Amino acid sequence: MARPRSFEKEKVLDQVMHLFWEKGYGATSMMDIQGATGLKPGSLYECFGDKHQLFLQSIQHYRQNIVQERLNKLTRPGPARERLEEFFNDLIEFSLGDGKKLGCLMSNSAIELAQLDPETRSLVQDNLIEIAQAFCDVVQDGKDSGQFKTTESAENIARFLTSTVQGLRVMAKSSTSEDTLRDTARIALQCLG
Amino acid sequence: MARPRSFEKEKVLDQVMHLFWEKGYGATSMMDIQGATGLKPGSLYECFGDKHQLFLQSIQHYRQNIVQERLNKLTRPGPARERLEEFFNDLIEFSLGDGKKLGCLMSNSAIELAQLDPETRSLVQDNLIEIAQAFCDVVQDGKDSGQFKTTESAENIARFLTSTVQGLRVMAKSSTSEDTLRDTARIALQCLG
DNA sequence: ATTATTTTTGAATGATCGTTCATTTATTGG
DNA sequence: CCAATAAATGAACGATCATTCAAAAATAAT
Repeated sequence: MARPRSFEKEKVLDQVMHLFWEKGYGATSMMDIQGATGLKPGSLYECFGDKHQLFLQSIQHYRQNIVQERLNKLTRPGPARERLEEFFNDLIEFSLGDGKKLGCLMSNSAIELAQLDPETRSLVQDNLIEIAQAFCDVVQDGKDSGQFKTTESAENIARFLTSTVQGLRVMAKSSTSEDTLRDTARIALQCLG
Repeated sequence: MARPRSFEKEKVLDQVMHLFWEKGYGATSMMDIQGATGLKPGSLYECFGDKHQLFLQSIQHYRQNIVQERLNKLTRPGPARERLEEFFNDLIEFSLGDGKKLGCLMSNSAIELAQLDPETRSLVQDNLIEIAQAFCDVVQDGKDSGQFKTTESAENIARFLTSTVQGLRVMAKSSTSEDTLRDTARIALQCLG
């Protein structure tokens, strides 16, 4: 019926997500976004709405892609302890490699915007709950199979591990060495018993 | 020899620090700062330099006052375990009370600016090292007195606890309940053995 | 009181911010 | 081939940003 869109929405969202991931919300200008995507303001506003809406869509895109892929390490088959160890190994490897100094877009957003923007806060909270739930499942699995001897509830262990992930990401942002991060993760997992 | 300054530098620095603490670097404008301090731009620039220099002085003020006072909980006399427990109790109490949703200015700055600004990164790193050193001392104390049974080095435990602090602060920013934070801190301290 | 020195003032600057919109371009249905 | 419709364009907007600076005010030394 009319002229079709000349760009892929998901691809653009991915570019914008990486921009927000690198520089945060405030430091990323619409001009930066125009430069990275090659789109003019009119196209961006017509397709995504204003900057704030574009940001919300970007962090949802992050959840559905980046976070989900990471959580798959936890939910796949195998011994519970190995799944947890691999999860943290992957996290550390990414934090110091490809994702050097990026941190996590969700926790970055929590710190920059959670108290100023209820919509961001809500999405960040949902994300933390989802992570804790994934931890909870694998910890319960390990407890059921007798692999973990801890007397703590799976819920408490899961919340502790969720906090550990956030701590590791902040540490990684501040140029902490790989050894330090690995030792930290190893000690955290001792809570499993 | 001439007209004296009509404001106390440290008092102004304290006001500015709280502003950056609340809203972050990017979201705090010089106009906000003028409003909060009652000073005109000329006075601010003459006394502190530009916004970036003012920010660096603010986070140093934070370290020398806020962080130092918190670390005093660790270095004062008493059983090592009690000192650690009180440190985390105070941290959680503050995170949900007076400092509701503020988080830690140092870790907030780490996330917002560490990869963009080498000077901020350096100050944040120094701060983390200082915290880890304080933890290290009290953990070594507990190990020497036979109170802690862990076979891990005091350095490793200290780094783990430093990461735990960062994790708790991110969680607190995202509206995590007091019970969750307390359980998390309790489980973390089990690493002491 | 006068002069020298420093601070305070507040208007003004140019840059950049997010955003809008009339115009042009491209595609589809008839 | 011709409307009809939606997308792409890019100049332009007002607001706000960090910052500057000449003029005015206030103090200290003489």
